[in-house]
Amino acid sequence: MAKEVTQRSENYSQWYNDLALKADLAEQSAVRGCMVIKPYGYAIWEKMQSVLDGMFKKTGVQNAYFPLFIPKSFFSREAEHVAGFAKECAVVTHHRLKNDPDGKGVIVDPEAKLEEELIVRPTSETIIWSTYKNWIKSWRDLPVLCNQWCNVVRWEMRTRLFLRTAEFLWQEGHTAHATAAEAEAKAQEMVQVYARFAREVMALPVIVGHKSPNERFAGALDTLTIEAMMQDGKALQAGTSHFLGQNFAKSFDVRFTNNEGKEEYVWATSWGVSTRLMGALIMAHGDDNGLVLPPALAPIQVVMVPIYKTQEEREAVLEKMAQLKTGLEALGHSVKVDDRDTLRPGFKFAEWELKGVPVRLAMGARDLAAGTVEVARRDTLEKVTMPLEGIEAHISALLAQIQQSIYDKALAFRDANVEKCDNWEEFKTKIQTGKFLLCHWDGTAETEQAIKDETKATIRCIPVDSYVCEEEGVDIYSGKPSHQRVVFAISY
RNA sequence: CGGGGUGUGGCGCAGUUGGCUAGCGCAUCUGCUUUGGGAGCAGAGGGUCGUGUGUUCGAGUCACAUCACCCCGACCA
Repeated sequence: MAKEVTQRSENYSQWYNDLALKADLAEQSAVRGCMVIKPYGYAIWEKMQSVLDGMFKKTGVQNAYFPLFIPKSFFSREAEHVAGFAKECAVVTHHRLKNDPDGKGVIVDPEAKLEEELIVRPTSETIIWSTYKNWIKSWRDLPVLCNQWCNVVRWEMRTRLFLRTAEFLWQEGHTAHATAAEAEAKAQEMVQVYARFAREVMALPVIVGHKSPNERFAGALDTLTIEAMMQDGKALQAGTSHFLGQNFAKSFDVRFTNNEGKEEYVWATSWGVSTRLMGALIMAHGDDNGLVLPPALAPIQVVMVPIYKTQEEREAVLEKMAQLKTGLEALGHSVKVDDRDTLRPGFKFAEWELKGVPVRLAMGARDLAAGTVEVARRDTLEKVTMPLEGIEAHISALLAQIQQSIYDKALAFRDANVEKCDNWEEFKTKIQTGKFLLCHWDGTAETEQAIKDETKATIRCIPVDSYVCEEEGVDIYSGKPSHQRVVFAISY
């Protein structure tokens, strides 16, 4: 079942890619590095969006929308931030096409050159902060808590479905606060929102922690992250929340008058998750039969497959299923009756498994006579024939159980692959086998870089909730004193 | 941009040292039988071999050029 997914190999990449395609989530588009998210994949993303959006709103955040295009000059203001982004951007230079004078087709009209180039947003800090400048005058205007759901473009050299595409969908929250403490608290709060979403909705165990200065977001004073382990043991950064200090406020001159009449720069945070979460979902839970969706995110939670030989049987089974569907929907579940007449049951079983539907019900003449139904769960592939009596409540409970069970399985897998390591030679070997290693680190960028150069492993985070390990020791590489262990892993 | 690889029906591939009408699997279409784990049989349709030039009696096969895509690096949610 869990295939050779424990080994990091080209096979795993292949498995991942095939699954994303076969489960009908997405496909490569005609444009290099871009992706088409197909209806089934998008339905899962929509579900993620709606749950996250609800969680954001409970923290007082509101949605807004800022432009796709950002004048080039805006990027000149925040040097450090720009150093981290400016390189791989799409740039708009013209605003008109015209017919090719000597041929068919169209060309860019050279007359229509823009005076100032526009950058397709790789992230929206610059345009948002130049807008916030106008919104914020007084301490009474604070905090400003906005989020936007949008697409961004980063002209990546190498791309992978969902994990890294040239254009991707995400949400980015940007907040402005009167004090450093308040902004820091917001950054903490939002990373915890992400952690809760990952654990409770995606059934994805994550480690919450700080990024090392090297791995921080360009322009941030502190970056908080949730790090997840995929089934090949590699780490995936699933979400980040940044405390930006006053860097952006100073660059974009966003000042306010405090309640003592003094002018100050505001304090900022930003935080985001992207369609990369879709990749996490596939790689954390999928198996050889396909996708395994946690019920909380499944567009279809229960699928029913009728089995019949004659038209009379078909109608009888479908009628029973329609009743069952109504009952389940009354309990708030999404249900599909697969009444396609041209496909055989075995084909449908395989197809819905591939798509990760948590619960499958099969019913045929035999069941009709006996008053039973076959209940199959996707996560364990178990099948049980049960009486129809009270089946709705049972399925409700089963869905909750599956949600928990998927999380527990992923958690057990991760815990089995996190180890303390104090020996450099051992580190070099073990890190390649797909482990998270808890190691002492002397806190210097030099050591971190040296380890990365030798092994490709990076500090995923300095944990703050699980795996916190504050103890004295010596750095695994440099031998210098260290006060805590950090998480090392090879990452996506 | 550096290193490696691949381009042959919709998809995945085979095609030997150049040789005759370019094959196979999946998918598609038709018919019959099937239907509790991706159906079976019979039949049918569909490709000029990425592109260009050259070598040759003859090129999918050889040479040169070119384009596209993929993988490994640099970049990254």
